[in-house]
This record gives sequence, C-alpha cells and structure tokens, in this order.
Amino acid sequence: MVLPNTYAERNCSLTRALEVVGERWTLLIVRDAFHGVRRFGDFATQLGIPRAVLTARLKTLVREGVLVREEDAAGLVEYKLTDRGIALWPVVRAMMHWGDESYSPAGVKRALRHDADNGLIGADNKCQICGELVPVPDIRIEAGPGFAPSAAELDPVSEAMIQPRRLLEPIVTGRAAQA
Amino acid sequence: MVLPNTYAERNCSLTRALEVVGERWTLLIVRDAFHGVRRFGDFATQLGIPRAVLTARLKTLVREGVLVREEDAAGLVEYKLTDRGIALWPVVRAMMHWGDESYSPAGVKRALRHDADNGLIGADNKCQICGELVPVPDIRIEAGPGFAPSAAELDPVSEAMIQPRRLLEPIVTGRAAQA
DNA sequence: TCGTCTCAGTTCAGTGATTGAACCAACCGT
DNA sequence: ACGGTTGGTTCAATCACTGAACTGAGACGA
Repeated sequence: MVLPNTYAERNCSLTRALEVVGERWTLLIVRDAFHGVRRFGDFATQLGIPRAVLTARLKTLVREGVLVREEDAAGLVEYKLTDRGIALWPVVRAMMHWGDESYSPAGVKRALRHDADNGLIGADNKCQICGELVPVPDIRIEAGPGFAPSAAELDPVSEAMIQPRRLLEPIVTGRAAQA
Repeated sequence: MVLPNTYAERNCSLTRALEVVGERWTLLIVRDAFHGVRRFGDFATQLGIPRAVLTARLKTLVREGVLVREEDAAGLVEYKLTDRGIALWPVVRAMMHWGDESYSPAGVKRALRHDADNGLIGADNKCQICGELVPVPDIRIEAGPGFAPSAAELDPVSEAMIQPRRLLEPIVTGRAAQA
C-alpha cells in the first residue's frame, strides 16, 4: 500500500504506520499473533484468508520487523511478534475498544484481565485491582458479556482462541502438538 | 470491506472496527477531520485521494455514524466528526505513536500539548503538567522534533495543517473564508 | 443576462489487488 | 513406498482503485 503523497503528507507518522498495518487482513493477522497463532496454516484456516494474500502479508510484516520467521525445534516454521510487533498492542486494543463501545451494546466481546490477580484491565491499560500497567504477556483474554458463543463446529485453532488464555502464549496444533 | 468469516470471527470487535475504518484511506480521512478538515474538496486535495473513492468513504463513514454531513450557513457541505468519530482518537493516537516510535528516530513528527497549560501529552493521554486526561478539543497539535519542513509550495489546507492548532478547530478556506 | 468560478460530486477506461481453487515440493512416521 | 502434514505457488476471474475528464447547481461580478 504505497501512498505516494506530498512531502507534507509523508511527514505523518500515521501514514507510515498505515503503510505497514493498513492493508486488508494485516491487523487481523497481528491480532491472531497476539492470541498465540504462529503457524502459516493456522493463520490461513482461522482467518479464512487466501493463502497467496497471507504469504504476501507475512512477508511485509517480517520485512517491517513486526514478525520474525523462524523454525522451531522440529523444523516447523513459526511467525512470532517482535518487540516492534508487541508495541502494536495499544493499536489493537484501541480498535477493539472502539468496536465494542460502538457496536456491542451487550458489553465487551472480550475481557482483558491481569493474569496475576484476575483484575479487569481498563481503557488506560491499568489493572483495576493492583493499579499497575500490565505488560502484554501478563494480560489474559477471555470471553466478555457481549460474547455470543457459537454453536457451530470450530477448527482447533478457533476453539483454542475462545478459551481464556494469556496473550502471546503459543497455540500448538497438529504435528507440533504430538511432541 | 466485508469480511464474511466464521461466526467466531464475527464475534470480534476488531473485525467490526476494521469493517468501518479498515479500508484504504479511511483512517487518513478521519485524521484530517481531527485536524479540522471538513469539506469535500479539502479532503480531496490534501490527501490526493481520487474523488470517487472519497465519495464512497465519506458515505460509509456517515452511514456508520463516524461523520455527519451537514450544510453550513452559506449552504456549503461540511463533514464533521460525531461523538463516535471523536471516540476514534485513541486509535489514531496509538497508530501515530507506533509510527513515530518505530520509524521516526529523530523524534515525534507531531507533538500533542494541552492547550490550556502547554503541557506535553504522554502516551497515557495525560498532560505532563496538570496530570489531567485531556479532552480531544483541548489538545493542540504542532510540529515535533522529527518533523522535516517542506520546501515545496503547499496548498492552503496543508499549510494550515502544519501550523499549531487545536484539534477539531475547523480549517476554513475558499469561498467560506470570505464570509 | 451572460460568462466565469467554486463546489460537490459522477463517469469511465485502464490498471492493480484480491479471491478461491488447484497444484507442488519437502519432510515425517510407518 | 506411501499417505498425511506443512508451507507455500500458480492462475484465471472478479473486484477495487486510479486519474482524468465531465456535470450540475449555486454564487458572483459586469
């Protein structure tokens, strides 16, 4: 998504950010990565994204330093958030919050809690019990009051993603789950 | 941008948010609206967006309740942020912040200040002088250390946008400026 | 009244991106 | 040797975006 605008335009951090995470699917891939998805096939089935597009998006996310591509012990490919990727959490959080407050009258679809003391995390990213700023790996995400559970059969990855779990905790499926 | 995914997928506030503000150009339009741009022609020239796309985007933003389309005293069309639109500020802010911290080593391109006491506004949206949460209309945006001023001639709207100014304060140009 | 200007769009052919489905090459365990 | 898993690639059809020209309504001045 090249936006070849005026120089003044280029002088905008938002434009630069959107060149990286502004394309279709990209932020959903990043969100899945926060949920612990790491494998090509898991992104593909969970998001329903065409594999060719997924290839392209992963490539730019790696090039821009948001994800790293590496192989695990068994030689399977893993895409993991870098520090720069984890720094996108406030963006994902802000969008989720806006989506909830604008379009989910029954309450938030996902609640965020401080894993240590179970405190709800507010819009300021502080735990309502201990008052601390909660670092991303200590955040637990779980179904909130606005969540409507699905009756349909889910693939293993979607199944894992609706369970309460800490962010960044890897979801392990398929061959890797045997080991 | 319809994302017809699984039911579990639809159960995600991020997906819903991206359906509204996830399309190309949309968030840039919203940012311009925060800067005080209100008129069709001003969006078009400032962003360099094709007018047909601008028409489509403004239409969905109005339909989704992010902008209102109304006519001013002189009968000119104005697009203004609604409360729901203003609630997008944390999203824009988080993206700008990520863009700055990832890609602007010389410092932020735009600094945000509390207009009342001139205090810098931190990542938590609090004024570093008075400690208050600063409401959007009281935020002043101005060039930061990472801003590289342009030598080129700018259109009047871009010119106005690089001056320090409060958010939401309308930029008035053209025929409306005579009145 | 005429011509010109501003403003907010519409129209349309050309180009580029996305989609969905099929295909492919390694590798693994048996 | 074989089927399953994994991480892709390929390709035609569709869809969205682009840029430039055009339209129509109202304002303005002569």
